[in-house]
Formats: sequence, C-alpha cells, structure tokens
Amino acid sequence: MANMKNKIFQLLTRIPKGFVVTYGDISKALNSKSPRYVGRVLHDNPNPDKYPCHRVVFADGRLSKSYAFGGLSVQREKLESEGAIFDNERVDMEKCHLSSQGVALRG
DNA sequence: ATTAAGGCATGAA
DNA sequence: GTTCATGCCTTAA
Repeated sequence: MANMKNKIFQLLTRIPKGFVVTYGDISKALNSKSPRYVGRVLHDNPNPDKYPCHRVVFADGRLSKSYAFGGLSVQREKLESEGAIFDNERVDMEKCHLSSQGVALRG
C-alpha cells in the first residue's frame, strides 16, 4: 500500500539543497499521470524535517498556496535560505530547477 | 474478504 | 487570465 506515496517521499530526499523540482517532474519520474496526486502526497508528509517538501514548486516556478508548514511565505524563506533565487513570487527556474540543470530525479 | 465514495499543495490549452 | 481534466490513497460498511 502507499506504494507511490512512499516513492514520492523517496524522491524528495534526492532533491539537492538550493534546488527545486516541480510536481510534474515527480509524477513523471514515478510514471504517474497525476501531478495533483504528488501534491496530495506531500500534504501527507509525515516527516517534513526529513522530506524537503518545500523544494517542490509549480511548473511555472510559483509556490503552492497551501504549504502545510506555515504558508508559502515560510516555504519561500526556506528556499532562499538554501540559496534558491526568487524573482518576485516565482523561483528562478533557470538556476534552481533541478531538471533544468540536466539532473534527473530517478525512476 | 470486497466494494464504494471522497479528497487534493497541478498542468496544459 | 481562465477553464477543463486527471490519479492515487484513505476510510467505512
């Protein structure tokens, strides 16, 4: 049970500090067809300290509006604290998107 | 043991 | 900027 769920959390630990990935990337990495579900699973994050769910952003670089650990403001601070670059309300996908760096998550 | 319905932090045209 | 469509898991009877 929670087969995919567990896999998603596993991928979260593979996200390097200062970088971000999109829900679509994760869903694709797991061969899933529902990026929505990825977000749903992140909400079930049993250990936010172990799974950097704050490094997951929208496909356009924006943050989620319902970050379950203090709001997107906290999420943004965490990312900036790690070295991620923000442009207004968006993340710099050219420099912070892991996939944009030629690095793949893993399947 | 099986079946049923609901809920969700997205993506793309 | 807005709208439409999707999948997987959880709990109950």
